[in-house]
This record gives sequence, C-alpha cells and structure tokens, in this order.
Amino acid sequence: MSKKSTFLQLKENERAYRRDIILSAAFHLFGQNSFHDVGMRDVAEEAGISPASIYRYFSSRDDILVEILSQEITKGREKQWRRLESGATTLEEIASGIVDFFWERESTLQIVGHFLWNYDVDEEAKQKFRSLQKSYLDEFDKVLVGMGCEVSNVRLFSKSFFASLFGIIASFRNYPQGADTANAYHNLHLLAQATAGVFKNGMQRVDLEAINAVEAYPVAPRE
Amino acid sequence: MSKKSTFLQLKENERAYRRDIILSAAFHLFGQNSFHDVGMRDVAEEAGISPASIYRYFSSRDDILVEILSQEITKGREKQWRRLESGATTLEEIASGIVDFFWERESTLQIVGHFLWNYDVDEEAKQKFRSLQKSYLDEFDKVLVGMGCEVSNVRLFSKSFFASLFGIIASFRNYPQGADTANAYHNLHLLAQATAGVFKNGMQRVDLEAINAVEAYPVAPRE
DNA sequence: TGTACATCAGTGAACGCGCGTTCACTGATGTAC
DNA sequence: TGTACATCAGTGAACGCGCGTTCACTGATGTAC
Repeated sequence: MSKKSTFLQLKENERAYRRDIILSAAFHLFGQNSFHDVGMRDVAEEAGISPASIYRYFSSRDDILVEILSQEITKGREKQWRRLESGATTLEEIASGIVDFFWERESTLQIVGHFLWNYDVDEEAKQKFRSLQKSYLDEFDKVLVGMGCEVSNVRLFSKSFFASLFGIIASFRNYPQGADTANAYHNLHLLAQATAGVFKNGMQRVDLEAINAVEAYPVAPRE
Repeated sequence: MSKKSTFLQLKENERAYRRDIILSAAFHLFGQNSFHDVGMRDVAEEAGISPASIYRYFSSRDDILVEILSQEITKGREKQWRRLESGATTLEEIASGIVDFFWERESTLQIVGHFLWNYDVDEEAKQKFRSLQKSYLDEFDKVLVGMGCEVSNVRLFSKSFFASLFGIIASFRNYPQGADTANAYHNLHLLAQATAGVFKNGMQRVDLEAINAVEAYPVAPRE
C-alpha cells in the first residue's frame, strides 16, 4: 500500500468517524425523546456541530432515520439471535422479544411508521428501508426453518407473523387499559402471546389451503 | 311541541345539515386524494365556504378526521355485516373484507395511522377515536361468537385478529412485489388469507395456555 | 312602528411556527510547479 | 522557499413553505319593549 493511499484511507476513516458521531448523537436523542421532538437542530447541538454540517454527511433527515433503524435492528437482532443460537426457542419468545424491542424504544416504532406511512420520503432512504425489510424477513425465514417450521411458503409465514405483531403494537400500545402504562405493556405481551400461540398452531399446516383459496382471488387494481 | 321549540329545532337541523355538507366535502376529497393532500382550504373550497367557517362546525381538523372515520366504519360495517347476517361466514371472508376496506380508501388507513401515531392529536378527537375502536371491537366480538368461536377470551382474539390484519396492510401495501400495483393487492390478500387460516385454526383452543403463560410475565414499565 | 340589542353564519387576511434545507462564506490543509 | 490553486470541514443566517387556526369585521335575522 503506497503512502498516498494510506493517507487517503486515513481521511476516509476520519470522515466515517465523524459520520458516526452524528449518528450516535441522533441515536442517543431518539432514545430519550419522542420522534417528533428530535429535529436537525437538536442532533447538531448534541453532536457539537452546526445544522448545516450534518448535510455534509447525510443527504437528508430520512437518511439519518433509516441508518438509525438499521443500527437498532442490528442490535435487537444480536440480542435475540444470541438466544436462538443457544438452543431451540419458541415463537412466543420471539414475539415477546419483538414487543420489548419496540416498547423499549418507542422512537424506533415511530421511524418504521414514518417510512410505512409517509409519501414524501426521500427516495434513496426508501430504498434502504426496503432492503432492511427484506433482510430482516430473510433472517426470520431462517429462524423459522431452524425451529422446524414445516410450512411450504415460509416467507408468507414470516411476513404475516411479523406484521401481525407490528400491528398489535401499533394499535394497542396506547390503548387505554385501565389507565396505567404497566397495564398497556402487559396487555401487549398478552396479545403477542395469544398471537404467537395461534401462529404456532398454524405453523404445521394451514397455508396450503389458504394459498389455493387465494389464487382464485380477483385481482382488482386500486382505482 | 310549542312553536318556539319547533323553530329552534329547525335551526338545529339546519346547522346539522351544514355540518354534513362540510363532512361530505371532506369525505369526497379523501376519496380522491391522498391524506396529506387534503387541507382545510381544500375542504372549504369543496364545501363552498371559507376556511374560517369550518371552525364554526368543527373544533379542529382532527375532529373532522375522526368523524369521517366513523362514517367510513359505519359504511364498511353495513357492507360486511349484511353478508354476515345472511348466513355463516368464514374468517377468511372477513379478512378479505378488511383488506378491501382499506385498499379502496387509502386515506382511511392514513386516518387510522394518524390517530395511532401522532402525539399531538386533539384530545377530544382522541377520545372519539378510542370509542370507535371499542365499539368496533365490540361488534367484532359478537360476530366471532356468532361464528362459533369457542375461545374463552373473545376480546383478546378480536384484538389480535384485527391488529394483525391492520399490520399486514400497513406493512405490505407498498411493499415492492415485482412492481405493479395489482400484485401488491394480490399479495395483501394472500397474507390476509394465510393469517385468517392460522387464526381459524386457533379459534378453538390455544388462548388458554397463552394467557396462563402470560400471567407470569414481568410487568416492566417503560422507562 | 320603530329603535336598541343579541345572536350567529360567514369571511379575507393574516398569524404563527415549526423545521428541513440551502446559501454564501471562512479557514485550514494539501498539491503543483 | 514561495505562490497559486484545489479541496473540504464547518458555519450563521436565512429561505421556504405548508398549513392549521385565529382575528376583527360584516350582514342578516330574531327579540325585547
């Protein structure tokens, strides 16, 4: 490696390092505040730079968001997959893992919601988000197969299961359950357990009939 | 009834009628445009009045939104419940009904999302939204029981099932499926069918174990 | 029959404000010759 | 060793703009006496 390329390498490293500082700042803020309360000015302040500087490292706010989501998923995955590798796990455990994942970091849920709901999301970030979805589902497929899922279309199962949990969390995390928060948390786990139980039962059969039933379904494009 | 009270009544009717005009205008706009593209100025224009006038009939934008959602649900319910009353129906049919309901009116999905995600929602509207949730689930309970659901905790089942479908629609309505829209629509139905199948299987048992498992779950409040 | 007053629908214009993003610029460091 | 030039981190201030909502006002209609 020539001297010159080493210098360039160092420069690139520095740049990556600065980028990380911004990301860490944002990550930290999202851990303490709710999604809508963290703006570019806040991130800049936390990182010790000016708002304008952020745009040297990220093309948009969405770009930061998707990057943070990526980190969150990686962390969450490590935490959960570690358990998985140490032996067989149940769908129920995975389900409560997902509930806790979103419960502990509300803003992560908000970020996902942001990408699922918003129309005017930065196109580049949208692409990244989609590949995150895909890779997450890929891993999930593997886990299910590893758990002995005998369903013919595993991907269908992964999608349904994850989306179900996501929907439960989204719908009921703030649903009034006699007022206190602990109750809502408990209720989420209850719903997650019930759903996991239902899916566990379905893990062996079901889908074949379902798919056949659906092939005949009319394909009506949105007007 | 005295003459006076009749006059007052007429006046009230007129007022209610004007309110309905605004609501219809908004309803119409939401049917043709996406959620974020319909503002108070648009509603006003469509209704043939000035933006300021709207606030004589609704306390906030959220107030209009929740009112529209209420109408949508009523309509959708009529459509679906009518089928139900004419005989036994399957969970699968209900599931595709829900998919179509949200698919046909994307903005309805957006409205629900708005109330589930946003923090700074008008408090009054939030209350209304919650009672909508409740009454919807109430009806759903009845339908399930009517279908022969033998589960001990029907409400738990209703919540899980509805939230699952909602999550599926939210997660995958824009998920790239080989690019064209018809495909996404078809895919949603596929997922819905699979999920309905899984839940149908679980409708007879499952939940009891699940609930017991959960009672022992630690109740950890959000930090 | 007329006058003063209350009520309420309706309005044009402006307010407010958040907030992502861009602009024009400075200063430091490296490179070419 | 010095000069001109390129590159890039970093910045304060402002831009832009959407958009829900409010303000101060007009005009019509009903009511009291």
